[in-house]
Amino acid sequence: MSFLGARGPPVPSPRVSTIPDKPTLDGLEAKWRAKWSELGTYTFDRSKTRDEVYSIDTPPPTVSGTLHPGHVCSYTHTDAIARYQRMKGSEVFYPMGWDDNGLNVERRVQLLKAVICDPSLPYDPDFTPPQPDAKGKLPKDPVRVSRPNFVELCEEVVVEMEEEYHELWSRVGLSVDWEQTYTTIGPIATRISQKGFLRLLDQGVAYRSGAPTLWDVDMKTAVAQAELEDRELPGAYHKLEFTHAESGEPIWIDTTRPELLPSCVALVAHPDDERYQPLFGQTATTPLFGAQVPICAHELAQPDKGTGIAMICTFGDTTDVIWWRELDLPIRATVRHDGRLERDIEWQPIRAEASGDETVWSSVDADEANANYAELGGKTIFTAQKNIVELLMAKGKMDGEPRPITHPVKFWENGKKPLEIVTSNQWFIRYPSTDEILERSKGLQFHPEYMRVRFEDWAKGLQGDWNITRQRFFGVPFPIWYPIDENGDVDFLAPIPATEDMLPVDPTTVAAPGFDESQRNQPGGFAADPDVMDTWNTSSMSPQIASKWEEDPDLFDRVYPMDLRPQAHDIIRTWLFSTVVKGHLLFDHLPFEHVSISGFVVDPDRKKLSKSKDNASDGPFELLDEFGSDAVRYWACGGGPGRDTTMDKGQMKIGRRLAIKLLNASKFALGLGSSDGGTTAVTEPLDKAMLLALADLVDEATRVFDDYDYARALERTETFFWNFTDDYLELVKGRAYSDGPEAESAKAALRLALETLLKLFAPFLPYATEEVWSWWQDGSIHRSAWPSSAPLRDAAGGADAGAALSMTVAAEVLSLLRKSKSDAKVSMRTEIVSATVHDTAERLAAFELVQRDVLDAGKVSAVETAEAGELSVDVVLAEA
RNA sequence: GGGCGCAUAGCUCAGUUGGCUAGAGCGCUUCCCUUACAAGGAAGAUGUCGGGGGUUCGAGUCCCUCUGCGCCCACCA
Repeated sequence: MSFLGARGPPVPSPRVSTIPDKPTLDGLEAKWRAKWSELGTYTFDRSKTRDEVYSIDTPPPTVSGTLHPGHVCSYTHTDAIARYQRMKGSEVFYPMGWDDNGLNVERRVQLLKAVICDPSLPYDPDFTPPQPDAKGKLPKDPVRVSRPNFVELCEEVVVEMEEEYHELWSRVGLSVDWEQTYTTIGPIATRISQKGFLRLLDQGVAYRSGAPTLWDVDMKTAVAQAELEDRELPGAYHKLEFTHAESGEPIWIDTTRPELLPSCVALVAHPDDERYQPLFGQTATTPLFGAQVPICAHELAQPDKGTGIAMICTFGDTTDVIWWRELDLPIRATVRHDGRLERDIEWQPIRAEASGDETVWSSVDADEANANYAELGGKTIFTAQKNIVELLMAKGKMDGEPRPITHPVKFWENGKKPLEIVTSNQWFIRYPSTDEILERSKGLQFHPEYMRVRFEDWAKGLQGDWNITRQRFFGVPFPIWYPIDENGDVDFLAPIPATEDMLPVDPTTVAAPGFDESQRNQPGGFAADPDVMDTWNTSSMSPQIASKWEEDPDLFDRVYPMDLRPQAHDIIRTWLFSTVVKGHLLFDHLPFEHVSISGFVVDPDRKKLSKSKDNASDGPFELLDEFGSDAVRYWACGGGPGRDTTMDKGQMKIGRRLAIKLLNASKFALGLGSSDGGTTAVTEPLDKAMLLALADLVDEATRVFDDYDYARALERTETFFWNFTDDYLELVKGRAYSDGPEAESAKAALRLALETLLKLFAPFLPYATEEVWSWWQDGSIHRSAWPSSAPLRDAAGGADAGAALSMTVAAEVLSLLRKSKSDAKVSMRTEIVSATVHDTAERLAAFELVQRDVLDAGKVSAVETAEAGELSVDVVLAEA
């Protein structure tokens, strides 16, 4: 059965008897969830071809931490779009992924299972994690387990979490095809991720290199540029006395990192800085260590910071890396991967014939340098700073006390300690040029469009290539081994890649091609790459993973490239960017055409809702319990594309009211009984006017939905609906209860309007609309055709501007009649013995068309009209 | 420091290419059991459209500027 073509007029089925006496939202969720699942309402139909399919690159949520209302909000936006596209006739491919790859899960497992990964251990098939004691406490010291054991535990924990997420979203009514799920650590994702890596390696785009690397000394892993964040931290300027080698005059340097003084390789000032221009090209001697360092000029030096001349250390910050590279400086690395200072540094006297390390670690007074360095070697950065300040003070090389400041310090967004920059071997992906990326991204439609700027800004600000190596345990391993020479030294720059038929592969459990397991870690043998990939290196292939690239070519051809990438704005620089880059590098195309950006859920103070601040009553399940899914969805869909959504139970209350109103209004419209199979003509002006207005609504809702503005579609539909119930329904009630063609006109119009409104609401209120639909229609409303305005305009027949005006006048006169009763503090049922309507001739003519309906609704026995400049109504109320 | 966004009733928000007296709901006040709906209905009150300047016959809307808030980015001296 095809949903692509236009449908004929609705055929009311004779099932009116199933309308409940007291419609209620209670029980609808359980009922329809089961039904949808049983009937496969949202199951992807694989017979459809690419041009008939609308495919969605669903964000795989990180399955860790606590569920909060934000998890409901943005996924509901996408669901509204999915439901709209489905009704528009597309077969929607709407999968769900679980991001169980990465540090968050790793940490959670360490916490829940009291284990820690030690990749050097062999796999233990009989391992069981420590059990809680009588008090329910896990042992304080974690048990060390092998990587395969650790991964097994991760997968266990992840399955539990996935169940909770599935429960939440299924209840929220996401029209996901739950048969189409994937995980980012599963075999398919691992194979695709590794395969992508091998292809890039083959192209020379992925490469291994020793380079200065942003490093989290706490977690002991490399970190990519995209995962940085700045945090304001207290620090202090220390004013150090360097010596101008040529003159012996002091040169004062302000630094916040005095402990890096032994790593100092140069001084730098701005080329235009007249204070230091005479010194450029000359030499300075570092205090305490007597290193001879050049005095250089560079544009990035800021004359107004500190004394205007800075010391360059390898490496104190990312600017140091730029200076080091551009000024061609040597490396004096002192910070180790564990955040302590190197222990085995031996300063040498300066000798003309010196080479290698001796040149790097040379000093005008090697004995003093070594004595001073002895206070620092092996110490943490914190302690080293304390010690060196004491040394500097004792030797009179520091001017005054440290001057406290607050300054931004780079952190890994998941980290606890400031990042250091260390040199190590890492895997990189060479970025395309910025121009190439920008050109490629032009084909991407952003919703809202202004979010494109964030993507472009990031592309323009790229520094260096993408480091995809993480020194972690739980993740996609590199399909790589390294040869070990006869001396037992591993050559980390001569990788042995896996062949594609080996994938997915964990090199710590599988021998390298051409070797056998007995040669692992042996001289002349091989060693496994110990690291795992950056989680984004796998997530960046989510379109290919969900579409099962080279796993299920038939499916792939039907759904890829995808139509929509929905995601939040905070991961434009990571997920969106890396996905676009991967698509460009591996496939030479965009992996999706549209990207819809959602905001965050914020509290009324506009602060991002954080998990820690959540109190129990604001958890998503509690909200669903209290208000129901349709109500929570209503609230969520009030937040337009790209905008933050304010956490507001008031809106949920309104959403609930709307859903209930929909049930009751439907009960009324359908309870009038069926006219003769929908063939009755709509004849009355008021009915025609209503249908015309509805046709306009359909056109607008369709237009804004096509532009991904679900929020506006909902708002317009809702506004129409409340006017529909407050005015139109009240106006036609009397006529509809009567007999004759006028009554049949009302009934026909009501049914047509009801069918249309239900469909317009269906993407937002899937439960209530489906319930009402089942009272009188076959099949699921969510597989029915999105309304079009043409049949409504046809049904409205020759309705014109005058008819449209009649609707307005009717509503206004009715309002005044009600007001007269309200002012008199009498019941709305009170009869109006006579009424005189004053208005302009044109409006009175319009009133004439609908007069009967207005009189019925207002319980007016007799009416007169009189021309006047504006509308007013005089009434005589019946005695109480 | 740069970029983007936001600022309309006590609250949450509409207000499309400038165009009648700026709207809705919540909350508030008053009234009403009325045969779709009391988890309801009707009526009412509520605004220097963040401040200032400009363009225009006309500005919530366009331009400039300032302020506040949020997010993103940026070179830790």
